[in-house]
Amino acid sequence: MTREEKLVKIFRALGHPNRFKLFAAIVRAPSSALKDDHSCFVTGIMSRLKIGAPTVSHHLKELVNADLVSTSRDGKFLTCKVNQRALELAGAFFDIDEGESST
Amino acid sequence: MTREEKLVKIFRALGHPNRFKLFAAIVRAPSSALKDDHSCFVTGIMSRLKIGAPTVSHHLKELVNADLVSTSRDGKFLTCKVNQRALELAGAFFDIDEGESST
DNA sequence: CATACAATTTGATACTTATCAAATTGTCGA
DNA sequence: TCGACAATTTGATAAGTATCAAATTGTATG
Repeated sequence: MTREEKLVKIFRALGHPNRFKLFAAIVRAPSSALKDDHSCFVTGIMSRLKIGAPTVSHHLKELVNADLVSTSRDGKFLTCKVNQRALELAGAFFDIDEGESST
Repeated sequence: MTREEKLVKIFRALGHPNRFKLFAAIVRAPSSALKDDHSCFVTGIMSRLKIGAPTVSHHLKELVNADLVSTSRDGKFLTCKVNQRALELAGAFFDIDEGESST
């Protein structure tokens, strides 16, 4: 998969309000907190975003597919981790030389 | 419009292959070159991306709507300029502290 | 003014996808 | 093993959107 394809996938994944919120929640939450909250995980997100479990599951899969997060089972629950590499890839895309297209 | 809404719009705009390519073309091309190319503009992009003028127009509007680029007429043609502010906003989103969600 | 050409708008169509309800799978503890 | 609960899959539907052809608008130039 080309760099371009990866970027498009990442952006498409983040280009939906609920998926963005889901991702933001994963970024913010220290994985430990997720458990203490007993908002761990699809269930917890569900109530906050007001969408059903299947939808959360689906969105989560998109985030994983875009390689933005990775998941692992922890008993009955899921643990999500942000993929730093994807952040770097996406971040780098926006580091564009100022002079390149202005004036 | 909240920061979050702006970001979602930006990402959605870039989350489509043709729109991504369109944006990339605008970023790359010094506005002058666009003219020398006589690939200036919707027409020129059209042939490169192999999509019709109405579609380019539509995608361009999305980029403008996401505040990623701004356009201005130059005679019969359009000139597109990347909006640096949007790049900064989006770039900042990916600057996330490493320790925040790992281990 | 009339012609040519660039861009946009409109209207229609096909494709994609967000969402949910219902059924299923996986995991733990009694 | 059974009951409870978390997550996923499936199937259906509704909402959104990418695309084009045809018609329209805007601009320069003969």
